[in-house]
Amino acid sequence: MARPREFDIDQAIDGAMEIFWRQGFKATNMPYLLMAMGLTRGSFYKAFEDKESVYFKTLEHYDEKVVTTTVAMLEGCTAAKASDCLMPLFSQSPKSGYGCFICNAMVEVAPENPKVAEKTQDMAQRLKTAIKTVLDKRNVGSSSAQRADLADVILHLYFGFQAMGKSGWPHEDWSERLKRLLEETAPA
Amino acid sequence: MARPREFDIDQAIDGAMEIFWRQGFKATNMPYLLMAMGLTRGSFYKAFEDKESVYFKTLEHYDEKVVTTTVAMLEGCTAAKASDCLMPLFSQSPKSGYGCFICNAMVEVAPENPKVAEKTQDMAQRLKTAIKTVLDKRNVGSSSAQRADLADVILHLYFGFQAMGKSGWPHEDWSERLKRLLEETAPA
DNA sequence: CTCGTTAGGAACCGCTTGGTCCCTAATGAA
DNA sequence: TTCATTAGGGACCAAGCGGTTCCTAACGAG
Repeated sequence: MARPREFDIDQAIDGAMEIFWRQGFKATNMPYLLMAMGLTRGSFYKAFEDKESVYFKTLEHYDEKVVTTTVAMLEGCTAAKASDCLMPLFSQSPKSGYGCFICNAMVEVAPENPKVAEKTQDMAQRLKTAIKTVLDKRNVGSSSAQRADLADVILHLYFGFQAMGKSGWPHEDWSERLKRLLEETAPA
Repeated sequence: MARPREFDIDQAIDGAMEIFWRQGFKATNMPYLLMAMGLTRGSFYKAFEDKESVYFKTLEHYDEKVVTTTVAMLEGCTAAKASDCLMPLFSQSPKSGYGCFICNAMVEVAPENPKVAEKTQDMAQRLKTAIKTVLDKRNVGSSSAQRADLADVILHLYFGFQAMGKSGWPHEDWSERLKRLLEETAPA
């Protein structure tokens, strides 16, 4: 046929995700993006449509790589206490300082890009569902409706935690807070 | 002396705040900014240093105009239930869709601008203090430490609420959630 | 009225932006 | 070996960026 591609698409997207995640969409210009992806303009525009479409692909990549993993981690958690399963959401990740890509995308890009808005909401929804599963399995609270409500509250806390973290707001220890929220310890 | 200024500085900053708040820093270019402020390039650079310094001034303006008002509203609230005082934080404001300027700034600008990071944290801190005052006055929970913790949780919920709102995440009714959080109704 | 001073505003600046073009290199099928 | 096809990569592009310059207009002090 013809000359084969010299780079791995998935690996390039991974590099793009890294820099979009860290810097946001507008702050990442083509030179930076190309460097992060490890390719030159020619290869980029041969393989992809444009900067915006790659941004969306990085969201999908984040979904497959991070969200799916997190959901699996939550749903597969065997700890007795729900708070122990949910704590990882409130500790600094290895990518700490980046914040959460979903949160960044929601604030920076979603308002002017319906596809991104939909995608971020979809990912958030899946996280919420996973959180609810954690609560359901352990029979937290008194009803499914209450657990759904609680899952939504925890989801909002998570995004608040991520948003505030980007300004350097000091990370408290959230384990006690979660326990209290889930009524796993008697409120003193 | 000399020719007097034809526009009102504070009013111009107010227009700038409006557009920075709605669109963010990078997405707002000079033509848009000038239109929002109601002046031309010449007047702009006579009166202000540059785009970035005006952005910071809009943060200060937001502080004086919105944060201060909100803090006063919280601290002056006479309702018996804390949740009734805090509910306004979780309803759509007239500027709904803009999100919260502090949250936007934390996510978009703070990571690469220490002055902005500090300013946003300061405003968040003042909101937190006001929330704690609301809780203290009504003796929510069992200790000052617990109320401080709860105030921080509510603050995080608020930012999560604002961040997610920017993607169009549907606004639930938060009054019941707040009541539950503050243990104003017996957990069923 | 005169004149020094400052605001207003348009033209202009160098630079960066995202994206295209086009030539060359590398490949596999015939 | 030949050749059609596609990747790689640098040069190039128009448009937009934030910011400056400079001329004119409008004022107030004298």
